[in-house]
Amino acid sequence: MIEKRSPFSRKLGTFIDLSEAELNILTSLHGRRKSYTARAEMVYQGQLDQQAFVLAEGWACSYRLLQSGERQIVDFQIPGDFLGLRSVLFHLAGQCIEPITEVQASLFNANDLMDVFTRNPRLGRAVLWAASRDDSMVIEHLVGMGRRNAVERTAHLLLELGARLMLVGRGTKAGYDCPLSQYQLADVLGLSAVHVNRVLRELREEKLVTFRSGRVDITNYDGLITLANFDHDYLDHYRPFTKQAHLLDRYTS
Amino acid sequence: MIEKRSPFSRKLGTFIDLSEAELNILTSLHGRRKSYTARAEMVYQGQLDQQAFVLAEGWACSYRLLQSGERQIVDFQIPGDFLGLRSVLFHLAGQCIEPITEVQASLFNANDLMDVFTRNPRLGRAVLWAASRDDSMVIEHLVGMGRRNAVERTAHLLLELGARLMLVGRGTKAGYDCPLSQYQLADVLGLSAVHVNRVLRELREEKLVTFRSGRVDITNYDGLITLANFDHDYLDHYRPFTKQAHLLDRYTS
DNA sequence: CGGTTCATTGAAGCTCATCAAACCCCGTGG
DNA sequence: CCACGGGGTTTGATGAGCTTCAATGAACCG
Repeated sequence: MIEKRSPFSRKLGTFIDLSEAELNILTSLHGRRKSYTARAEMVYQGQLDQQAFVLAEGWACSYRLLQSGERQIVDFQIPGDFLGLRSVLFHLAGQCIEPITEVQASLFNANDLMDVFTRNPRLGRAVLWAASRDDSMVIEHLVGMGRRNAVERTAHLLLELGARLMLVGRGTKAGYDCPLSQYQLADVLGLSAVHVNRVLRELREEKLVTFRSGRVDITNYDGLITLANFDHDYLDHYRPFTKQAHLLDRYTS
Repeated sequence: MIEKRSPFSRKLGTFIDLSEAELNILTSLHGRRKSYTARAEMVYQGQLDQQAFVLAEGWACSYRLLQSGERQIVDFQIPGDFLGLRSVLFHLAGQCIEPITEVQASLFNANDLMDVFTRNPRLGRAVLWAASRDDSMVIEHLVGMGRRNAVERTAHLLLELGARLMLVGRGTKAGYDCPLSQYQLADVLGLSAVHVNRVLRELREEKLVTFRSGRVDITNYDGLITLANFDHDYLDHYRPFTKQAHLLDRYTS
């Protein structure tokens, strides 16, 4: 029952209606908890057969390294998010994962997780579906990188993080706690840290959003949405097993 | 048996060793063939319950549109690639798909495809695994967009396309046929078409690669690899069900 | 042929990176 | 207590990389 309040089930619960039994299965998948201090490497690029986690507390990031030593952060992970899910499915880490704050994570048993797909297809699909939201975010980052300028891109990221945090009860339209440094923002946005700083100043002076000392304060939510051309759809998707059920008739009949 | 030579099974065959029975299952999934002329829209953004295809002949691209009307191409699809696989799994198209040339595609029955995951987990995982290579490519594009300059990025793309085409027998280290326009290159690289043109000229003048009239001729393969910092790993992965089997002992025991 | 699409090149200017320096906060140790 | 050092933030100056606008040519097609 306590699990019902965890960020993970809270997040899945917004996607599909989970039965008591299904919640129990999810809970049974959880192995022991692990803690990581900030900066300790959790998964390294190319590592085989590593663990999958669900983030219970703290922030992490996944990134790829270039030979040049530069890195590109692919995404941040917040409470309720999977870490290294793809790695368990495919036995290869395409990315490194590193905690940003101190992190608490529940270990997932790889075998059990694979079995879910066979024994409980509905739940398996739900998990896949959560993974697909992650994909959708990566694609949106790609779009932003290619077609949005620094200000739009930064605004978009701050809005996306806000929306994700709201899902798990860690933020509101007015703002949220955010442990990122400007260097980390630079690494995800594909900008230099210096330019990130100027962009943040601009957003502050335009009275849209203030990023400062571990806190994001959204001064003008609608203005920010407009500036970033933020479209919620890529995060929401439609919910295949609840409201949209009538659209699935042809598949289930 | 003819199927064994199709780009699709050829590609999957490099990933896992397919048994006769498994090949037959794959074949049975194929529905009727469809043809599309260049530029006809196959899947539009936000469309529900659309079809999944395997590309048999021709090139296509998947992209997202911005409100501004600009578009960002996420990836190109070549023979053997899935089109809209995720859409069937999750009942939502996150992207549009459009043929670049005239296209022949085999329709996949959505129900059957879903059932594969339950009835033949090994094959289901193989399909997922192919999907994960697509993810890996998207992430690599993201990295390139954030951290590589125009010349490196262009060289990298040309090498990636070459590697993918070689897999299905449509290219060699010396080059391949490529129906893309410079505008389409611009849309995937996040550049202006004008700049793409200058970059291609530079690559030609450096005697690395020539992109001209539907053909990519690679003059200096190794030089191109070095310039682009091209690392094959993100395409190859490791092959979980063949050579790397010993690494999976702990999962299968 | 005139129309359309793609390729090519030049010129001008904006966005962003790079280099450099200072500052602030905070913790550490003399 | 203050000096010191280190990570993160802030600001200015300069210039590279890319976009945009504009014009021309080349290939194709009804």
